[in-house]
Amino acid sequence: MNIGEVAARSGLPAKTIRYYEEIGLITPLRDVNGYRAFRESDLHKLAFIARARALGFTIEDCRALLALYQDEHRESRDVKRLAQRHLDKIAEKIRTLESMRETLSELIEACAGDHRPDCPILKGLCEESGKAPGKGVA
Amino acid sequence: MNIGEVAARSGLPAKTIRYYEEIGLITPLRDVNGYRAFRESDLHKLAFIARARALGFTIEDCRALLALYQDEHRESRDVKRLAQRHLDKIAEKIRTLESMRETLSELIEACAGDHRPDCPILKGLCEESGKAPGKGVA
DNA sequence: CCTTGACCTTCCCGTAACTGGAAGCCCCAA
DNA sequence: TTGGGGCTTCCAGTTACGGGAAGGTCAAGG
Repeated sequence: MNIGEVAARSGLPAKTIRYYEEIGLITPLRDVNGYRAFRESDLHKLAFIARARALGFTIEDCRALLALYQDEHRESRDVKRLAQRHLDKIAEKIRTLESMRETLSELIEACAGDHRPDCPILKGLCEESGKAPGKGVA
Repeated sequence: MNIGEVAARSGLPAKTIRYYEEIGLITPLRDVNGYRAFRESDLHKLAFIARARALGFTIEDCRALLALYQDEHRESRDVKRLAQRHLDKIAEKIRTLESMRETLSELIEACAGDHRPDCPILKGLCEESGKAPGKGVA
């Protein structure tokens, strides 16, 4: 399988697949002409990674998950811990974003949004100090 | 005012303030010794930016907001539009994250999390294809 | 007067996870 | 043989900074 087919079948851009090889997530073989020669197992791994990424796991998480996945003697406890930590981070991001949404929608609601220069949003950015949503969502 | 004081009073790290100067958000004067000499107006701008950042606005949004803020003839409509677009993005990120949270917590719930290798989380990453939360939260 | 330590300066590298683009092979079909 | 698409590598850029090195400056203490 060449990279184009793998890209089509995994849903990942070829660029991304090359990147995953570069950082050692996969190790496709090579044809004599230098083209990457993907096995079914490579495709399978890529699909695994794609789904993990879609759940928001970082690349390093994916690497760990992949290692666990391939380890016959893994303990599901380790997988669960990793996933739980990730879930916690997601929950915190949601909280941060909801705090932003709250503040922002109040400001927007208060703004006439017409041709006049008077604007509660800008005023809010000037004076407000009550709400501190934290460090952003990264 | 030197950068240390401005950092203390604005809550922004000195590094960040230098960065904001580098990208042209502020333009502090310079003392003869080469130290940045901040005016009250610089501090004010930095505080403005800090609050906008805390609401999740990008640096470029901040630049635009600052320009609107300093424009006597702005129309609040323009501010509101910018804020509304940002709010929409936030709402979408929240949706994405909630979808991830949902899927992830189902998988976690189903996982025994003990010493055995059997793990629904890994299985989910292998097979699942029903839920596609989109492009991540970026 | 000299030293010490806290500031300040610039400069460069690293982050996460790619994406875009350039320059150049390779392969197949007309 | 020529054209077009696919493949290769390498380099640069993205966002918003943070870390750290090398070195100038300033005020206080001995």
